[in-house]
Amino acid sequence: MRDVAERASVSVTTVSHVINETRPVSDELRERVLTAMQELGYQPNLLARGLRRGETHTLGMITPDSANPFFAEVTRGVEDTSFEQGYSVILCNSDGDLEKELVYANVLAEKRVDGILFVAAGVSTEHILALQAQRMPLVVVDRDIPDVAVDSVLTDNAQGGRLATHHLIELGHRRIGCITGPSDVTPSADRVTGYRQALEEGSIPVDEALIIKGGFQYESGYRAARQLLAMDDAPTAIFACNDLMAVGAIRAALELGRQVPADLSIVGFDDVRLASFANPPLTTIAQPKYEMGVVAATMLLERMRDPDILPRRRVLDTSLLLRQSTAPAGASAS
Amino acid sequence: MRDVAERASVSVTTVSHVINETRPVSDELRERVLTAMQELGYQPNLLARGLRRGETHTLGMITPDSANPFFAEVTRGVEDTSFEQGYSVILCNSDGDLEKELVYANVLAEKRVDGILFVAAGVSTEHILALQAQRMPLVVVDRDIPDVAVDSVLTDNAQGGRLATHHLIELGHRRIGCITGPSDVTPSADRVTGYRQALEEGSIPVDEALIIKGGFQYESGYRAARQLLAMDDAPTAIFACNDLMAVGAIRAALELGRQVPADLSIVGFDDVRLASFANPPLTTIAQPKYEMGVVAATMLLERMRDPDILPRRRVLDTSLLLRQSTAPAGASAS
DNA sequence: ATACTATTCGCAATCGTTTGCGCAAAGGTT
DNA sequence: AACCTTTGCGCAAACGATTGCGAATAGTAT
Repeated sequence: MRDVAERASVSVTTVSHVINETRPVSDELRERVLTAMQELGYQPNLLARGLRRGETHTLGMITPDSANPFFAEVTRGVEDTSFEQGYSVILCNSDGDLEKELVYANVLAEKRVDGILFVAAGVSTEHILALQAQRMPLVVVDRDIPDVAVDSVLTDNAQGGRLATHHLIELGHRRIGCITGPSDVTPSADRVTGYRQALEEGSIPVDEALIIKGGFQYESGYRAARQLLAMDDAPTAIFACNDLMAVGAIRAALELGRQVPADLSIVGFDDVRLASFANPPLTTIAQPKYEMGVVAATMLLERMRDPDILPRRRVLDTSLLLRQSTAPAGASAS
Repeated sequence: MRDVAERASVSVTTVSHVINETRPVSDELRERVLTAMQELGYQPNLLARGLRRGETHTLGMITPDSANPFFAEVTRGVEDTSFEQGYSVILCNSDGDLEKELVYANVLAEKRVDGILFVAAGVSTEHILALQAQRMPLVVVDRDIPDVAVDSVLTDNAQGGRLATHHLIELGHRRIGCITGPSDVTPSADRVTGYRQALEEGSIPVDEALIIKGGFQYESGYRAARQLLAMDDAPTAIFACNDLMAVGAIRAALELGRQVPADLSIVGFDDVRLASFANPPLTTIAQPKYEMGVVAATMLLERMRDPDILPRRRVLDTSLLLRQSTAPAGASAS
């Protein structure tokens, strides 16, 4: 910058002002500065600017696993809207490890990012409070942290669970199994809550034996389904709390000689790409993943602009995506 | 930091030196400084440090689409090894847009990242040269940029194409179709090259009519397969240049009443997760995606350490993953 | 007592910007 | 002719760290 100033025979002050258009500069000088910048291939040092201005135009995003299709899509939404607004984002993978999550939170704070998007690994209440204590703008994504006043955006998982189960009930199913996710993350628990609600609304008693804990992995869906189908009065339908487990369940059904959907209806959750290519294509609950990222980033930017607004909580709607893994109960008889 | 110094009754110099352990400090002072840091909850300002030291411990990664499962996995590899070495990474999505790519390259340079991992959107030779002109450490990932001396890591796509095709030939197939990707990115072209080589090695004349251009999307695989199967002497096997198109091809075959693999063998490329859950599970060429990220990041860090070593080129092996979408030719007769 | 070597620490410049303050010239008003 | 605005610019102090250099003290050998 000094070089530019010299070559244009002006002060660095003036150079700075033509760059930022922060005070009037005569046409002549502006011209000289501009060409000098061209000729020298000048690139502003955003570190220095950040140091001085106290802002980096950089956001941090902490997720359990950016390679997970769901988070990958959310991240895409975040990155796109950040870019539009002139921000870049530092990506962090916690692997569900609270320790790692904390390390990252610290690094981001020390790198003076302007805000953090946070997909908590677990019950990360302390981390959040610590961040808030530093007045770090923050929005929590896809997690419901109890007893903390913080901006958050999440999908209505309970609604989704209800939607899925209700769909099965409407098809005439009465014995409906449920394969849950790991219980410590809230989205999973809410889906099961929705399942219970729908059952009650349909006046069907919930049978705890029909609720099996899975781990969001293909294998666990497979195992849980085998377990369900081995029961004396096996369910005629299964609600799996994510698509991967649903596909595993399909596999289990096929191996046990059950046709899907004729003998067994299955609905998943998430609508990952895999779902539409499964065989049969999976009926599932769609979450607005990309939009979730967009909303989260937008919210964070607003929070940064105005740190004193009350924390907001946006919950996004899910929707039932009808494909071919569900059919009316008793369809195999027909 | 000034506060810390004051509270410990020492100079900022000393504080700096106990933080960085960059010169001996008496035990007493060190102790005082350490507790002062604790009490004040001091966080070093990495911006200032970066400005002074001329390094940010931040890397940039430019990819066409981080939500694409392939790039997502590579990115994961990058992020993990960066984290291990104390670096964070800024994620950029070019969407295959050269314009956007350039903008990002500039932003990263201005933010003074220590190096860039670059999955080029197309023929981005100029961008690369520009970056090199600024002496920005750089490694090109999954792309073969002709006529440019630059570090790069890529998988042996030609080998993969050969592997796939050779496998089909060994099963007795003679008429083997090929569904290509968009021709402007090198990985795609190389896979087709491998296909041709294998054919030649097997003394099978290549029939240009059997080579159909696709776009790496499900739909394009579907369409290409329909086209191939509608031919008078339709192929008995298809090599699709990625898994998504392969799954589309399976779909097309099924719709036309061809059994897979009995009537038609199909092999894909990439080994995305989807491949193992397809029906039938897809035989495919696996790329070491995660490892690619690891190697790329490692290479970049080495380059940063020593800017004057000769550019290196690491090519990673692919491997044939046998699943159930291929069978001996004429299997349907048996 | 002198001189020399270690050891421990602080001063102040520096990295590349932004920005409050003030000065000078030009133009307008009475 | 004196005064006031406006316009256009530069000086120098920050921002928060690192680091070359030198000063002070203590210890040791002469």
